[in-house]
Amino acid sequence: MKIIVDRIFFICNNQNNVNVYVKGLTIRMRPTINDVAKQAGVSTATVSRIINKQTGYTAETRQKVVNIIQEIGYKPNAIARGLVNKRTKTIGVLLPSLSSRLASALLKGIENSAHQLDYSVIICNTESDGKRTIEYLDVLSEKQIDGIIITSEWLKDVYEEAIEAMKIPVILVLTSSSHLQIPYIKVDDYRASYQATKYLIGRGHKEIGMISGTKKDKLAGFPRIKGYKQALSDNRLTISEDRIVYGDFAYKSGIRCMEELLERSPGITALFAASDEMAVGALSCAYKKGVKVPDDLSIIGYDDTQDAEMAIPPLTTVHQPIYEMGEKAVEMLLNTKEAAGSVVMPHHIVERDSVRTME
Amino acid sequence: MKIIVDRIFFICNNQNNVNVYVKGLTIRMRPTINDVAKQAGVSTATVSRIINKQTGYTAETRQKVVNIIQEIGYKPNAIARGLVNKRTKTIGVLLPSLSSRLASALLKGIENSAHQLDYSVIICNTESDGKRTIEYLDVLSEKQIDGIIITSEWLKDVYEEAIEAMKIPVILVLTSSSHLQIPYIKVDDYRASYQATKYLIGRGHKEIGMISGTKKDKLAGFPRIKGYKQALSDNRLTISEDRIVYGDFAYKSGIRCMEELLERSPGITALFAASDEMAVGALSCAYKKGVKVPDDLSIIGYDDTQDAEMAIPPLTTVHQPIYEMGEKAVEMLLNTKEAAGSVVMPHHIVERDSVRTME
DNA sequence: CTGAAAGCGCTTACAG
DNA sequence: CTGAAAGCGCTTACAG
Repeated sequence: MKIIVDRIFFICNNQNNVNVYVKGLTIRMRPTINDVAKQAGVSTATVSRIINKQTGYTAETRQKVVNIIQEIGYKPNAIARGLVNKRTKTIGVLLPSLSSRLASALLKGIENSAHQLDYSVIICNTESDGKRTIEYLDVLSEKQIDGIIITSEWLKDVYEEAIEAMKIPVILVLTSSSHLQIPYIKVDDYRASYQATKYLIGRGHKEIGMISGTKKDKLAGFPRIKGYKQALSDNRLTISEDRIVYGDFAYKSGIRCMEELLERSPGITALFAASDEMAVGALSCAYKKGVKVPDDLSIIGYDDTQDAEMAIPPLTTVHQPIYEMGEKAVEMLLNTKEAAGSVVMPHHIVERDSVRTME
Repeated sequence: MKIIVDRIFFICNNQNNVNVYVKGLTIRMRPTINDVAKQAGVSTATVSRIINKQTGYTAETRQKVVNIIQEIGYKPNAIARGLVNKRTKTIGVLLPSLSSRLASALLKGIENSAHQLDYSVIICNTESDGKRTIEYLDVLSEKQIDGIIITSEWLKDVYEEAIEAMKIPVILVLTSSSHLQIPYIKVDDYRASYQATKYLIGRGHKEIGMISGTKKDKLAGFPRIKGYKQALSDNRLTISEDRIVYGDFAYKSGIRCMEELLERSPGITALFAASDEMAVGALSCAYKKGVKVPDDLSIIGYDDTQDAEMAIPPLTTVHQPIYEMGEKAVEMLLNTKEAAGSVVMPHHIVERDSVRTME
């Protein structure tokens, strides 16, 4: 092949490989550390030291090298670097969904913290699918990432095996592990929902329903139901399975649950929803059926995502510090000084306009 | 097991998957292609061929090697592979925000499509910050990613320079470039907002306000204002700057804009908001002030994110195929067969309950 | 202060 | 069908 060009910037051979730099042509290969070294008349070792801000060179050589780097627009190849350093400055995040505001807030916290620490984050949307999750775990492992954050989802045994096999630091957020001692970050779901229910009781409500998440969910599901029931029984109020209805934390299931609840237990005056999204679904359903919130029915949510703020009426809810949990997860994951312990974050109730006080 | 060693370096080939290299402390290293080759009694070249499903080995050697791989739990190192292949099977996505449902939907489409094509995606939350954007561009470049998707944000000149310098395929989503010929995917913002306004006019509205995005925004801002004005003038309706108010596409600005509008132009009967989030902000404000939607005021949004569906009342809005745009962006980015051209996706109006017909 | 050389874990002509 | 060897672009003892 013959190419005729009008202006050649410079040509340099590294090993048996020729880089030609021409203006207006796309055959430009990226300059390597070799190119820099050759142009500067030093060894790659010296260039490397300078790039990595180590010691062992005069101010003069430094200047010379820095100039060349500027001139030819050299950027270190992180892949080559990663191969020798065995660190990729990249972490992976597993999320069961990308659609919820919960996921967004978490991701935002994670991404922000990672960026500050000079790490990149790879997202993996598992859709709660087992096969897909394992695929992601494999890919992340092969890509030699420095750590994994797994969020919101209960760890199946196969996941735990895979995690153990890959020997990579893992932090759990909004979930925890049964067999493995993996550090987690979450709130006390049992206490939080106990308090949410108690809040309703404190406002004079005696007939309280619940829109729960998945019943089998060992974290966001079961403990929240337990807290709700305990609060009821501690206050000698009726616990009825008829008043508990099961969704999947998402908006649409909130609508469906509300319909069911309105039909099965029309007597309730208040409602605890295990996620803001489901609470908003309940709100939509109530709006459609002409049930006024909070006049006819009080609703308290869970999470305090932006959904709660944006709801009409604005939703009283249990605040989880989601963004902060994301940030903290990264810090814990990347802190090599000390072994990470688990942390239970504080929660509190945010009062807005969806709960009324009964006379 | 107890090992006490100082600086001895020994290798123990467990029959299970682990080589134990000890040097003062215990580090478990992953098996490499070398370990596989040695155990199987073949060369690394052969193992490589087998892993990559090339030709050049007997069924017998294949079986032998595959067995060893299973046995010691070998997984190829994608970093080493990337170094020689010059492909990392990773793409980067730049988003100005991670908080909106628009961003979530886009990201979901991108991630899903990428996963299907066996690519990973690194997320970069620029927060519309120039310095931060350049940092991300640098990192992505150094990490040798195979392509970049830039979303929602107008490209500053410095970005374009950086992009051009890195010689990496780029696709734009919901935005486009002024100087460079970078392929983009978007809807026709001018026509879409023309139609949204015309929809309102068709419902009998004559006094129509607008909550716009950033005025200077050359894409989601200016063209949408232009479409709104053109529809008005084509129907001989009053255009008044008093009826246009400027937000930033986010919820809170929607509230603020609505307050302003209600004060400045109380006469309007309908409102076009340049994003669903701002429309929901307007809804919240209206709710607070006792303005009934759609009875007192009709509202049409833009985007058709889940916000529109979840709103009370459900929001009539302009549908952008956001998820699909994300998917398509990845396909275009990774399609090496043909040079990607830009594509303008179809939009349409989704009728819900926030617009009433005037008698 | 500086450079030659080995090595990170792969792939790929090339030769047999 | 198979392996020796070079090389991808770096970093890091080691020696001077």
